[in-house]
Amino acid sequence: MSDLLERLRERGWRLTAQRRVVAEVLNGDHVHLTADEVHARAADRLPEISRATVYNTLGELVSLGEIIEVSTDGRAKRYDPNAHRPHHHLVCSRCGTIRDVHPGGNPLDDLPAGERFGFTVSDVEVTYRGVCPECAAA
Amino acid sequence: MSDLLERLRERGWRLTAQRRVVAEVLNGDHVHLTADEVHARAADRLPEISRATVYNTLGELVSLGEIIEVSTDGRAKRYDPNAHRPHHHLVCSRCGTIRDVHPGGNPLDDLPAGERFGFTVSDVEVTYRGVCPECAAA
DNA sequence: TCCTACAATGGACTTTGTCCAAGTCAATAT
DNA sequence: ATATTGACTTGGACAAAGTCCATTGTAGGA
Ligand SMILES: [Mn+2]
Ligand SMILES: [Mn+2]
Ligand SMILES: [Zn+2]
Ligand SMILES: [Zn+2]
Repeated sequence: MSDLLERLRERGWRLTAQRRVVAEVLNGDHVHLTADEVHARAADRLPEISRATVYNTLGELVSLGEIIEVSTDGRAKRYDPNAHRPHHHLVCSRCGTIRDVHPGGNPLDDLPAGERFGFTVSDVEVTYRGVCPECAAA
Repeated sequence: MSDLLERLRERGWRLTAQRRVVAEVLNGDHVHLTADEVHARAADRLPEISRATVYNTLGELVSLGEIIEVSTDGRAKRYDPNAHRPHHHLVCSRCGTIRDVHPGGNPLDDLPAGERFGFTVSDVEVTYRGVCPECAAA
């Protein structure tokens, strides 16, 4: 959504050149970039931007609920700008490609009270794993 | 299950003192330890065991399908000896406590073909998040 | 234009994990 | 019981991902 910057301004977010380029890099709903990938793309537009600033900015956007942190591979976390429509992920075990998926049903309904151990369960994260068509062909 | 060592021997696994203590530490189905936690507990019994050996051994046990790697927090991976009964995890967002859960239904059934993008989907991992009773009380 | 609270910087530091050359040892054969 | 040997272990160097902080810069209001 290109009104991300708009929303941030409305929230009183101090708008700097660095924050602007990070937000621009994250524009588009179908990217799942690591912090270093965000930094690299941001540095194309603003070469002097630091890694620390990218980490800070990503952390703030997560706190604001504008992006979501996903860790599908136990390595670097990825940052997902598709925070508006709830969804899950389908990951290729070979190449790591990530796709957004919107399964039917609500997995929360599958967790009976007896299996909740007194937790107040608020969220569920589902990761489907498999092999993508490209990797299957190769 | 305490026949882990038994099964490993049957598979022709070369049994060393180091591998034995790692397997013993992982004994019991309800632990979800990080590699460093495994190392610390193993070192209680065998002080000279090295980090590299713990990592090697955990990696082998994962390959053998005797334990499962889980990364619920995007930080250190945890090693789960409950590889026999398929299950998912319920994680406290405050303290990180992890519980095994066995939800009803199969989430794979909730992912229609139109949402599979040509992937051959073989596995699904579900993480429920919430607040545990202890953290809620505090 | 000036001020100042907030933001950016870069480098040190931490955590988590991998890799390797050299030494050690479990299991087998004699 | 001993020798043999390929597999295992070790410690330390290295790497990737992320955090922290003192210093410097600046966005936005007065
Ligand atoms: Mn996504
Ligand atoms: Mn478990
Ligand atoms: Zn693939
Ligand atoms: Zn808790």
